[in-house]
Amino acid sequence: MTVKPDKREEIISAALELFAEQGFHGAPMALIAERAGVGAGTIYRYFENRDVLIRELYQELEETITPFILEGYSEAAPFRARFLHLGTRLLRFFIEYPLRFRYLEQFHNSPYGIAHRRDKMLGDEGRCNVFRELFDQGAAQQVLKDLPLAILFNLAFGPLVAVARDHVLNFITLDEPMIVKTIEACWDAVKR
Amino acid sequence: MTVKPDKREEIISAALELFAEQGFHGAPMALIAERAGVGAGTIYRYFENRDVLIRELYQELEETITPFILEGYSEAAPFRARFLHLGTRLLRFFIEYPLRFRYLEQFHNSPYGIAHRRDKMLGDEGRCNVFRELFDQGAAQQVLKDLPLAILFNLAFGPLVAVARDHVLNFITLDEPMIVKTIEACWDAVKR
DNA sequence: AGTAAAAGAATGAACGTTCATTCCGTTTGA
DNA sequence: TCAAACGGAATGAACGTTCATTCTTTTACT
Repeated sequence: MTVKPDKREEIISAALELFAEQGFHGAPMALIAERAGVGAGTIYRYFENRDVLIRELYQELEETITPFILEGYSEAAPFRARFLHLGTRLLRFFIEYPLRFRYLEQFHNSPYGIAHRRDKMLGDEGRCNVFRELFDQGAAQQVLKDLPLAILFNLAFGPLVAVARDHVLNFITLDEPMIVKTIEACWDAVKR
Repeated sequence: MTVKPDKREEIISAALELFAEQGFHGAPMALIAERAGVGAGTIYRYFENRDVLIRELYQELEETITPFILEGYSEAAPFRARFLHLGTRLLRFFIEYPLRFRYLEQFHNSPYGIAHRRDKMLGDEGRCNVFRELFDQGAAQQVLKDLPLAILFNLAFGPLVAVARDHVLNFITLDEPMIVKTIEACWDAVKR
């Protein structure tokens, strides 16, 4: 017998592909099952229902981001350098894992994402503590513009996500220098 | 007899509300009909099918934007002033017409929007000629960073849309000075 | 003007399809 | 041999669309 073909993993991965490529609409459970090489009923042994599958997939993806962007990160580096590091890493993550990026996008622009966002806001401490910490510190040191945190976030991440989307959809092609220049431009937007 | 209650208009407006508030998912034709005060079959006298309704609604909304942001616009003003004018007007449009904004968002983040975008790209001249012209000119005069047009667009509009979304979803509250500061920050991102 | 006929608009019940979920017979592994 | 895991047909709910029928407006005729 070959290595156990972990069914849960197969399902997650099939769901990621299909949701990312076709949207939530274009990915009925039967198709996910087929792509995962699994009976339709089997999915329900691992996920209570469709919604749970969608949300658990989101959780798993979100958790892969932080370790990725933190690679090579130094708390000791100057503020600007840290900003640029996290920004470029994040953009590279999106580009390197286009399916995950597309999925995260789908999720965020859906009732799931909005509910999720609202919950996160209420539980005052947002996730992505890395960014949160960085921005808090930047505000304290007055290296960032005097704007609400939420707006600073959007100034930094809005373009980043937009650019990643255009790249992933093949509307533009980002190379390494362009990534850096883009993040530097984001820095110009937030720096005082 | 009261004024004729133009059915097409009723349908368009009910569809806008429902799609904006509930997403494409949460707005079955029967509900749109009910909200419009119209029989289910009547919708099909005005729109060939659901897809056509969704696309025609988009067209109508898109066409209301340009006149709005052009109000008070002077071709003669300095470049930076023109950028700030268009940016703040656009952000104000989103805030003033939250349903339209939500709908446009839904549309863009759906297969409709992506197809639409691709078409626009192929027909090389993008819409929003106002912005296109401005940015072309800015690139020529070297007041903008040396980056592809598409990236400059995203640097300017990415945060704008993100901030509008957060406002419309009540995650933040934008007042007039904050709008201006936000657009000025976008300017810092694109200016050379 | 008044009325009958024709045209056009509107309706909503019914249809066919799609899809998430369930159910039950079969397989697998201990 | 038994229980857990699995598969996929069956089920029922939801939905877009159709169409026979009803209601409203316009036209034609005396």
